[in-house]
Amino acid sequence: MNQTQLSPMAKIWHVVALIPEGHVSSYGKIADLAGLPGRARYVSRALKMAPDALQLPWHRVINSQGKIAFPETSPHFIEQMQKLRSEAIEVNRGRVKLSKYEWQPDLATLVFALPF
DNA sequence: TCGATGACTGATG
DNA sequence: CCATCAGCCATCG
Repeated sequence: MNQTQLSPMAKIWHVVALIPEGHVSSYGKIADLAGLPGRARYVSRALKMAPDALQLPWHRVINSQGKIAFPETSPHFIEQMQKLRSEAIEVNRGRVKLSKYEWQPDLATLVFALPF
């Protein structure tokens, strides 16, 4: 159909929406999957701009070191940690064990789930 | 156009 | 494992 190109930001939202409950991914990885390599920082911006109505699982996105990106003192940090724990993800000092929780998307799933 | 900024990263010590 | 640092890149004033 004559669908104009999805904005880079929309692509990021689509990918984030696919992260399964109980799993996490990183800014850089989301950028890659969205076809925007090297734009990890843009992913953080896209999440900040995302409309609440989208109900994105933003809390499942952490940095490449497996840590929550917000400072430990911020309300955001607390909220993200609680949301992660609420889906059985262990978080210690803002850190998540990637070897145990990192999302491993398979190509087939992505190809059929993403509109681009 | 320039410099600062940030929910980032990978390399390095 | 932690801290630092240069590189990164869209956005903003």
